[in-house]
Amino acid sequence: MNALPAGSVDMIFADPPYNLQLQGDLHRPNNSKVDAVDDAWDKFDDLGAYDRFTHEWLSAARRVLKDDGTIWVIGSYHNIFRVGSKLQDLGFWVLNDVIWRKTNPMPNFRGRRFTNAHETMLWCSKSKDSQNTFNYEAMKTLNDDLQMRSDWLIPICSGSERIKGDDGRKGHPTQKPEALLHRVIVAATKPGDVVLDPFFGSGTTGAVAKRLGRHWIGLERDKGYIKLALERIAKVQKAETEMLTIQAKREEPRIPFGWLVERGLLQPGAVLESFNRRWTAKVRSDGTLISAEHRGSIHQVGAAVQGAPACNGWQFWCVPKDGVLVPIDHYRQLLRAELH
Amino acid sequence: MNALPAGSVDMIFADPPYNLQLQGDLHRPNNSKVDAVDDAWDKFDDLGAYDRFTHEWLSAARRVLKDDGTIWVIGSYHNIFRVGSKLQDLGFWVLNDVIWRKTNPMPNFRGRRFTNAHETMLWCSKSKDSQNTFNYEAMKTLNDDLQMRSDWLIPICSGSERIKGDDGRKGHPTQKPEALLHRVIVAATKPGDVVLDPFFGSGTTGAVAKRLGRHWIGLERDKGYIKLALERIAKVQKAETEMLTIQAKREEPRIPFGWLVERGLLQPGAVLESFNRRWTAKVRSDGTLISAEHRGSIHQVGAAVQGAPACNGWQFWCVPKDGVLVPIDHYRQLLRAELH
DNA sequence: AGTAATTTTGAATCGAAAA
DNA sequence: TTTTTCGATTCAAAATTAC
Repeated sequence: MNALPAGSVDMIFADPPYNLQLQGDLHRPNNSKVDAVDDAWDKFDDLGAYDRFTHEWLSAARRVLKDDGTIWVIGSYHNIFRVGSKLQDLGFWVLNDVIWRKTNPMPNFRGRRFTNAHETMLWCSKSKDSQNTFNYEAMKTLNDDLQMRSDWLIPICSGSERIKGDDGRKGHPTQKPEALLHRVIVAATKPGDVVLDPFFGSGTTGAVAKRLGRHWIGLERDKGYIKLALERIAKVQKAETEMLTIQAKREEPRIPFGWLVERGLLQPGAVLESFNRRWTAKVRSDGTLISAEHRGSIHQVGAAVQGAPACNGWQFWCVPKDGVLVPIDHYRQLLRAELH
Repeated sequence: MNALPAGSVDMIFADPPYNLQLQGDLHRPNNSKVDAVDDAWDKFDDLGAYDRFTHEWLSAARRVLKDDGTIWVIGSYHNIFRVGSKLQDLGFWVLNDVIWRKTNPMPNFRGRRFTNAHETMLWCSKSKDSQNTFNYEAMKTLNDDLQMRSDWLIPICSGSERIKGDDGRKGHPTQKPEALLHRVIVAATKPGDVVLDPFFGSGTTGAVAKRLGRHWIGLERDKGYIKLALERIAKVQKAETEMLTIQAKREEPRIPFGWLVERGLLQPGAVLESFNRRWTAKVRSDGTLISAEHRGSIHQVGAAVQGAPACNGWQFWCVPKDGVLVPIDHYRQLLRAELH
């Protein structure tokens, strides 16, 4: 980080080692062994060593961050209090602590504590008086026209999104879900901004930044991780510029359409067709649509192209799939089931 | 706190000043003024002063806490990182960080941040190796037979629960909901335990502790708050004792397997089958099992035949009876009932 | 080939009593 | 104080195998 020019970065997303301090092995009730995070990079001699490490990288981060930039740091109860205190000590100003609530956390197999079902993110500006970016309207749109809260419900990264190594096993032990980074980046940056991730790992930050038309810088010392990340990001397509500019307001159903984009069920720039194939529209990153002549919510654009007073966009718009049209409501139901 | 005997308290619930550092007045969009927390007790000169205050009261708390007791501290992003770091520095061992998600938080009127919709609680034991109370089954029952997670959805305190002062205005600016304390106390204490709240305020901890049959100690320096709290607690009725006792499975008296043979519930030489019918073993007169290749306790042989690191023999081994497999745990329960 | 059942897995600080 | 034994304990979702 010290090789980068001072004040050159708009946003930092950092996922530092958590210093888990695991003791012995842990087995599930069915006797299978939990594949724990026991990598060398998560080992520190004691709290003091972790504090020094935190001080060093946060100081370096502060230097490269623009005065009006913001920093996000994610962690668990093992490390987040050390990080939070150090951020305050260095003069950062906490804007929010945001809770990532996991839909599918690992259970507590021994029944000795509450299921550890969340992680904490700290969002800070460089000082109390700096002017940070916050795309309030985009967040509100993404949350069914209600203010976005400080607790976010998002599944852990699994399935096809999880990067595999050459051996077919998980490529990185702590890969974060793209939906999480999507919301972070849409909330706190503008297209063209520079996003820095000093603990790049599997490159989730770079992949999402690229898709959303933000520049990215990733720092990583493990060559294996670098290779995986670069291959991954090479496959990502940047969404069209128009899809990335943010629009505001409007009514939407209980599952906001934007969530489908955020969760990767639909990509920014994806083309939707009306059920009768007469009209098409493209999906933008904030969950609005844009057609030849109109832009707005799925309902508004659906109504506008028909010249109708109203329209249920969930039934009107479809995804062309293998020659068949699948109503976007189908995806809403998938997500609704998932979020239960 | 220093007047209390050392090691005399089973649980501490602490709701210290948050050091909110509010700047000017805040108005809602309709121009009404938000009734902020601007009391003298929430004013500190700087972070250093807040840290010294935190160090002092946490040190005192540590002294009065039993070695196997636990402490809960609630806070927001303004202070929780200072508190969490200090807890760790003093040797406390974090068991969970629990998120209180508010169903009805105050909106962010300026639209500059995410709605601050949660507060954080830290639950710590006195050291890594201490044995704290956790009523796992009670929590699981309370959560529809799923493990209780670290994020709790509970409304803020309002309506008739909110204590009013003599002037009819709110009696205490940061009164916590009784539902929150209910879950904390049921989770981490037993009936008859002593609960200490060093920042008693409106006395929520005392009220809930009394109803749940726990003893309580409240420390408060504001005489107005003391008066309100005592009046409030006087109205509370302790629930019936039978409603408060919880019999956890792991606290039931132990029944050696040999007793089943001794009492004639199983005959020496009886053949047991594993629940999946893959293995068999014979019962010996001393209460050990013998299989084709292994001999030892029900647990040891169960583990050995599976090649597993451990096994609960009570659930693994069954008695074939009329074509059905009856777990030997059934006979243990019969004997347990008989022994009363 | 399609559906149902089974197995696998995820940032985890995950015992206590008796000998 | 240390070692051995007892025996309690999991949820959601994807991947794999069985039917």
